[in-house]
Amino acid sequence: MSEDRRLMVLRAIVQDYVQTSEPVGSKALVERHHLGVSAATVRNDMALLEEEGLIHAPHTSAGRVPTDAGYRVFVDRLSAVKPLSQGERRAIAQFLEGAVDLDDVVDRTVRLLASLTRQVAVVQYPSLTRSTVRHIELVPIGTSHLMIVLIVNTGRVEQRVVDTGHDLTVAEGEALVSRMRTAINEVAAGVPFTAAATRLRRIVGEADQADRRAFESVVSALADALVEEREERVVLAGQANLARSGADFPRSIGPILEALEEHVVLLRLLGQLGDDPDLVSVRIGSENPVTGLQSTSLVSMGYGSGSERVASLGVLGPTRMDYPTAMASVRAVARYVSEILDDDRST
Amino acid sequence: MSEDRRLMVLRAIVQDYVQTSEPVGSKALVERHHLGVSAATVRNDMALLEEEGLIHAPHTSAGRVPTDAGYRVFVDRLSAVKPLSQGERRAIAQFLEGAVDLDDVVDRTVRLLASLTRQVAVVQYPSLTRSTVRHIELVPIGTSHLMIVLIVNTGRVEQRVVDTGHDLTVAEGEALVSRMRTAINEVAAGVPFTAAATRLRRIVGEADQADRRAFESVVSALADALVEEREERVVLAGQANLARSGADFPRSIGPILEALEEHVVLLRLLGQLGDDPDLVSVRIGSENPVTGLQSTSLVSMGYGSGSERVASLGVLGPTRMDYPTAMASVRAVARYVSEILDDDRST
DNA sequence: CCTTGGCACTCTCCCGTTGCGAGTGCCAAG
DNA sequence: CTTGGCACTCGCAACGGGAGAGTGCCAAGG
Repeated sequence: MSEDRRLMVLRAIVQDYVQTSEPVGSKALVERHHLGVSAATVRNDMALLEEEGLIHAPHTSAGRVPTDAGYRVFVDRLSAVKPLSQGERRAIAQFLEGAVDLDDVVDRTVRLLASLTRQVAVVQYPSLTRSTVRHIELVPIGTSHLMIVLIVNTGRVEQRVVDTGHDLTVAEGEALVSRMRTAINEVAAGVPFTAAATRLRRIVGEADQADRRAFESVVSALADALVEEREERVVLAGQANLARSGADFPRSIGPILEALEEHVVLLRLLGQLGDDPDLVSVRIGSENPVTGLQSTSLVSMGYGSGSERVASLGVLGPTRMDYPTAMASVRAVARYVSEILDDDRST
Repeated sequence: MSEDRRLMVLRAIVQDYVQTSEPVGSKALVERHHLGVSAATVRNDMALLEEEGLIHAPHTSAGRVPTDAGYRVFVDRLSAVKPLSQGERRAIAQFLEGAVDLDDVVDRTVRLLASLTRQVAVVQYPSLTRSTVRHIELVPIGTSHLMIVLIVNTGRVEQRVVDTGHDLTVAEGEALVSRMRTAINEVAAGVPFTAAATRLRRIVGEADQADRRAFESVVSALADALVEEREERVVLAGQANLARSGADFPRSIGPILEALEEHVVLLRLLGQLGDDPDLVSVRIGSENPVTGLQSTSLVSMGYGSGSERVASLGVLGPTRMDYPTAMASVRAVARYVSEILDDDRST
C-alpha cells in the first residue's frame, strides 16, 4: 500500500516542482494535492524516496526536488501522455498546412514545436542516406559546365555544378545532356541512395567513348552528393525559451547554447532513439551523454514518409519540464509531419 | 586643442570599457594610455564629455561608461577599420572555399562570422526579388503532376509540385513537358524576377489550346514563387556568445533571443543599410528601432554577386562591442562571399 | 586660460551578524 | 502505520560598518 502512495507523492512533487520551480515541502504538498494523509506521513514517504534516490533536498532544511531518476520514474510509470485538445490539433494542422516546400515544412515545424511547448525545438532534416532518388535533372550552363539537380523522394533538392571537360556547341550540348539524363535516370530513379551510387558508376563504362569524360564528371559529382554526410542538418527554434525557463537556469544557459550549436552532436543525439519508432523517447539530464546538456532533457521521436522514419524531431528543455505536454506535442507534430511528407504536395 | 584631446579621452574610455566591461575612471585611464596629461585634466574633460552626452556615470562615484552617442562618435570619427591579419584572411578563404552549394555557403558564412567576432552572426539569404531566373526545369511526377524547379542566378533553388489538370500517358506527358520547358525558358531565362512573372503570363495565351490548362497551372505556380516573400530568410549562429558577452548582459539575454527569433523584423533591419553599398553600416543601441535589441548593436553590410548587393550579413552584440574588429570581419566576409557567389562553382 | 596636485565627499561593494521562517527528523501516542 | 508535537537546522534577507575607488572643486603654477 505504502509503495503506491509513495509514488503518488513522487508524482505530486514532480508536478508541483515543474509548476513552481521551487523545492516542495511536505506541508505545501498536502495542501495542494488532497492526498488523504497528513504532512508527517508525507515526510516519512519523502525520507524513503530520498533513500531510493528519486528525490533530493538541496539543503537540510529545504523542500525536495526530483532527481533525474525521479523524473525517469515519473515519465515511465506515473504520467499518461496527455492528449491534445481539439483546438491544438487543429492549430497544428492549420499551421503546417500552408507549407510550400520541404524547407518550409521543416521551418514551420520547428517553430510550431517551440511555441507549442515553450521549449527549444529541434528538427532534423529528412536524411538523404535513407532516401531514394526521385529524379536527376541536368541543366547546361554555358558551353562547358552543367548543373546537376538531384531530387529526393522526401522533396529535398541538392545541386552541384560540374565542369564536363567538353566544350560543345549549344546543339551538341543539348544532345549530350539528353543522353546522359536518360541514362542516369534509367538506372537511378526510384533507387535508394546506397544502391544508386554503385549503379551510376557502372554506366560510365557503358557510355559511348566520346561521352566518357562528361559521364565521369557528372557521375562522380553525384556519387559525392549521395554519400556526403553534410546533408545531415538540424534546425532549431525557441532558444529564447531557455532564458525564461527557470530561476537559476539563466546562469547555465551559456553552455547549453554552445552545445546546441554543435549540430553534429545534436544529430547523434537525435539518432539514438528507442527501439519502437512509434514511441516518444525521453532522455533525462545525466542520461544524456553530451557535455553542457546534462541539466536538460530531450523529448524526441522519429518521423518520416511512409512507414520508415527518415529523421527525428523533438524538444529540449530543463529537466524540470512538463513531460506529459511535451511528449504529447512531439508525438502529435511528428505524426502530422509524417502525413504531410506522404502527401504529394510537398514531396 | 582641448577638443582633440577630449576625443582621445573618449576613444580611450571606449577601448578600455570594451576590454574590461567595467566603468573606467580617470586614474586607470592615464595609467593605461600614455596621454601626456594628469588625471585631474582627464577628469575635466570627462565632465565636458558627460555634458555633451557622450559618456555617463552609473553612480556618483563610479567610472564612466560610453553612451550610445559616444559609441557613435567613436565609430564615425575615432576608429579605423582594423585590417585583418594575413592569417585571418587565409582562414576565411579556406573556410568558405569548401562550400558545395548555396545553403552550404550561407551556413559556413554565418558560422565563420560568429567565430571570428564572437558575436551573434546574421546572414540573409540572397533575396530572390532582386535576382534573375537562370533556368526553369519541369519534372513529371506520375501521370498528372509536375515538379517545377526554379533555378536562380544566385544558385538558389525553389521547387513546387502542381497538378497539371491533364492525365496523360508517359509519352504524351514528356512531349507536353518538353514544349512547356522550351516555351517557359525562352521568355524567362536570364530575366529578373519582376519581369519574369508578367512575361510568363503572356505565354499562356499563346499556347496551344490543348496545353492551356497545364500552362496555366505551371505559370501560376511560378508566378507565386516569384513574388512570394517567404524566400526572405535569415540564418543565425553564435547565440551562445551572448551568454558570455558581458557582466549584466546575461540578464537581458531573454528579450534579445526573442527578438532574434522574429526573422521578419531582423530582415527589415538588415534591409535598412546606409547609402553606400560598399560601406559597413553600424546601428548602435537605441538607434535601433526594434524592441529588445536596444542594448545591442548591429554591424552589417550588403553583399551579392556582381556589383549589385542582393542581401546583407552582419553581426549583432552588446553595444559594448569591439567595433573595429567587428567591422573589419564583416567587411572581409561580405567581400569573400560576394566573390564566391560570382564564381561558377556554386552559382 | 589651461593644467595640476590636494582634499573632502559620496557612493557602491563586501562582509560579518542577526532574526525569521520554512522544513525537517524524531518521538511518543493513537 | 499514521499523526501531532517539538526541537533543530539552515538558507536568506535585512542591517551596518569599513574600505576603496572615483569624483568635483579649489587654489596654485605655468
